[in-house]
Amino acid sequence: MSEIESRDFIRQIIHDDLASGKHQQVVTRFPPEPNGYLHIGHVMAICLNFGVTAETGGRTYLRFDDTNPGKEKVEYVDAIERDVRWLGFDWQDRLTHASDYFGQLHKAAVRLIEIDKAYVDSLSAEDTRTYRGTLTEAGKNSPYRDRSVAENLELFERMRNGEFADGEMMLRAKIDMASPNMNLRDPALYRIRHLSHQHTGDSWCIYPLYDFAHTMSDAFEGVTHSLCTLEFEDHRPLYNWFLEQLKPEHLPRQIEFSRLNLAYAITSKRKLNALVEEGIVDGWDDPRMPTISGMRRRGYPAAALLDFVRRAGVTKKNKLIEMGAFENCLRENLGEESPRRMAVLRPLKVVLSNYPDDKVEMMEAMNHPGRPEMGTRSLPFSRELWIEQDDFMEEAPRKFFRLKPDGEVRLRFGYIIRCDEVIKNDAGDVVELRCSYDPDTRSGTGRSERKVKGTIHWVSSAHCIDAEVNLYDRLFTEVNPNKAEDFRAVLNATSLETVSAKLEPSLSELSSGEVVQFERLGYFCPDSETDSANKRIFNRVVTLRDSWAKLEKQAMQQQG
RNA sequence: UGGGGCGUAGCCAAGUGGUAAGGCAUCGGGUUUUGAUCCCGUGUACCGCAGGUUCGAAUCCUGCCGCCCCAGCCA
Repeated sequence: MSEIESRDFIRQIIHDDLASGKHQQVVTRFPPEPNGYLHIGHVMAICLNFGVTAETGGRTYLRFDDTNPGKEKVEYVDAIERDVRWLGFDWQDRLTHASDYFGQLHKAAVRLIEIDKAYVDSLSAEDTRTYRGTLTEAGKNSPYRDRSVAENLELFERMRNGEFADGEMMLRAKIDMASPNMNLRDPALYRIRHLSHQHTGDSWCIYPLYDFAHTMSDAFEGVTHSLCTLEFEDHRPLYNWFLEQLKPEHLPRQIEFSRLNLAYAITSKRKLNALVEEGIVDGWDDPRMPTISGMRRRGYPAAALLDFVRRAGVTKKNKLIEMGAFENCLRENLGEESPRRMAVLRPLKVVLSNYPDDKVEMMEAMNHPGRPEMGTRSLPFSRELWIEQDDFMEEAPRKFFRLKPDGEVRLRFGYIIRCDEVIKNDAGDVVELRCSYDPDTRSGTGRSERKVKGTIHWVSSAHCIDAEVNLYDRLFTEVNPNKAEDFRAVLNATSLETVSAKLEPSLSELSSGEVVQFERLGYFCPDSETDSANKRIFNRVVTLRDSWAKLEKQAMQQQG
């Protein structure tokens, strides 16, 4: 199978490099900046980097790209490690930081000065910008560009010693201010930041910038294939320039692939951070967030995420993947793995007028219709029950085969009941149904061949437990909120609805981290943050596919 | 109007000169005590457009169009 399966273009390159003997072993790295939490887009990068080495017997580094102390925090470092591990990847002893190489990076920078390929500039930030030119006009050389090597060496040393204020000096590569590629117009290599760093403390007051630090870190670690996203494509000439000038022992190759965008979701750390900071969501791990920690709390299985990115593929085309594709992976995984349970989200009282007041029967229920080895459990059945409000309609359309006045329906794992009377309150709302049950139709007895079209779920009001259930929906109303002028304007006002539900008794024992299917409703799990023994709080992971809802929607649209 | 990318069905995606895989979605149908699952079946994709090379092109060449990225001492 895997021999027939086609490789994506990156795996093809790697395969060729191994086959040709260019490399004996593949080395990759996943290099997040610890300035936020990882999201669904990162899952793809993680799977790719760790995946190609797992497949070929190579090694992968988890390297924190921590070159900007102003934005990075240990909180993020910890979250990133937790998330990568949760996805199932193991970096073993290869946990590194760009900051581990600050010493070597400094030496490399000195080397660049020595070969006259870098200089200390004294231009202000503003002047640097004007000197850079525009997309269509060449930039011009800084007046400090021709300082002597000796002077540059001395100035750089003084930068390092903290003799200058932030922004007063910077080290720049000496390339070409007229290059059509902006990245080659004497990019900054080192800037002054009198800031303590989350990993190196106060050892440094000068910090290298991304292009320089990243390229050389790749080289230092012997990375063979440096996989990154498309926006770094025109950084590649600079990446290669560093390698040509400094001639490290190992020469990594940068290859770019496109980001994975999910419909109705945002994948920008800046915007995700704004959602958190502005209190629009509960935190980075809010179950509505497309962050790995949010998805974990929501109840998404790691295996489903992995499956999703695998199906999405690795290419260079910008993609915006439909929610449905993602939900399909979730349902496929959960449908197979999750035990079934009974729960009523919006309870409607049902009284079985011909059922003895004090009688309680135990009904045997399968834990998984497709997997008998998962066993059964007993559900208490009694005179007063809760059913779903949606499962009753006073004026039902033809194809509605749930409960309606004088209609019959099967109670899952129970009896067939008939609706005899509808009781309403003063406002006219249906508050109770008086029904009668058919004793010959008890589930599993086969005493009656009678069949009814519909089957609905229920719980016994005397035995069920109360719970709060969070029903989540997409956070945004636009397919691509990344494009919106202001993402705050396209927030879905009803992305969270909390209901008071009734659960079958066995659910009092469900432990955190377990996902079950509430029959006919969807997949649910205890919320890892707020659920407690005293008060059960569940999250809805994803609904079941619902062809009835689809029919209703179509009918609505036809009516206008 | 500088540079770098990308363009195969609604969304992903194979295909690397020999006459368009697959997945998701859609739409039919079957099974079903979850309107779930499962099982069958279902797509004229003018392979962005226009020329050209070739016996033959999604694949090669030329021109055009559309979309994305780049002017942080962010990554």
